[in-house]
Amino acid sequence: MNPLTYNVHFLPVLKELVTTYQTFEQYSAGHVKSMGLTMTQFDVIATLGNQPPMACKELGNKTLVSKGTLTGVLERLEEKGFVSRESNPEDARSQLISLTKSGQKLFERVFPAHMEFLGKAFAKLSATEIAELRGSLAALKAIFKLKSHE
Amino acid sequence: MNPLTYNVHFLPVLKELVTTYQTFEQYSAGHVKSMGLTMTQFDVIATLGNQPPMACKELGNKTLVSKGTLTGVLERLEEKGFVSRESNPEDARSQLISLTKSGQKLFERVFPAHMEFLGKAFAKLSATEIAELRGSLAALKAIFKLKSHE
DNA sequence: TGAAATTAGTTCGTGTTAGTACTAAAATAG
DNA sequence: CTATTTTAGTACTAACACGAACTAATTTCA
Repeated sequence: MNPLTYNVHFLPVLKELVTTYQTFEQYSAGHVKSMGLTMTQFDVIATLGNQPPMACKELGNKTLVSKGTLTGVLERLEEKGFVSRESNPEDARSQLISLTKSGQKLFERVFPAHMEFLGKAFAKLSATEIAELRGSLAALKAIFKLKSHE
Repeated sequence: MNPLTYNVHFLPVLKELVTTYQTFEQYSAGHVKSMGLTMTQFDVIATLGNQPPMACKELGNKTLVSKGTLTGVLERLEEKGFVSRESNPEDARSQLISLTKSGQKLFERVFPAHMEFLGKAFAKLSATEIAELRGSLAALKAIFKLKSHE
């Protein structure tokens, strides 16, 4: 069958999804980088901020970063003195990660600044548009989660 | 000011954007990988397929892959015998990239298969939903492109 | 024409990502 | 209580990804 006979009406949406995501990433990462962090590092700092110490696994779940990646990210953040690890008295396999004083100061500096930065962009959208977007995206996500292709 | 006083009503949408994108990536990458390619490699093969030879720069623009990354990706695809580079007679700085016979066969095998795979997921959405999504995403992308934060 | 600025592609450094194999500790099943 | 299985995190590999510095070729322009 000729490839071009396929109905690819969905390709524009996919392209839009990808470019929208990338555009957001660039917008967000540019600001985060200007504060000396990568997006992943920011995610970790933001997740640890104002929270009790947590295990790697929990941190990984909340940030959507895999445990393998997390090892390296935490290594670099620890080197810079932003996070510390202590052994978990309740489970010798795991560690509890938390922000150091320096990490806490960093959090207080970059988190609200970044929220404000993002908020300025979203000021261009109405609450209705935001709600619609959320619903549309959830519907789109759902079609990739179902095993619809069997 | 306390960080928590910020209005972060937009965070759920952002999270939805990120998770939707990631879910799509996983869905798509899983299938592409089962055919022996990474997503980036598939992008390159798909872009070169049924097209006249093109320069690195054009390929980079169409695939949203930066030129630095492209060097390595093309290297690996050339090693595997899927693409070839010939010097551009019109501009000695650039090369013309094209699929080899083997690359063309690969394209014919994986491209329609992947379109069909994606199409099966999208069968769950109506044309109306798809159109709405496209519009919503475009609106979201726009707020990150405007220099709205100055 | 000839110097200066631009452009195409490579190289390099740092960091992220997925995946697999590995170690040690903990939970569980018999 | 011990053998099996599961779990937490690390080690390692391959492939991106981005940016900056670099080289060579081409334009631009004075």
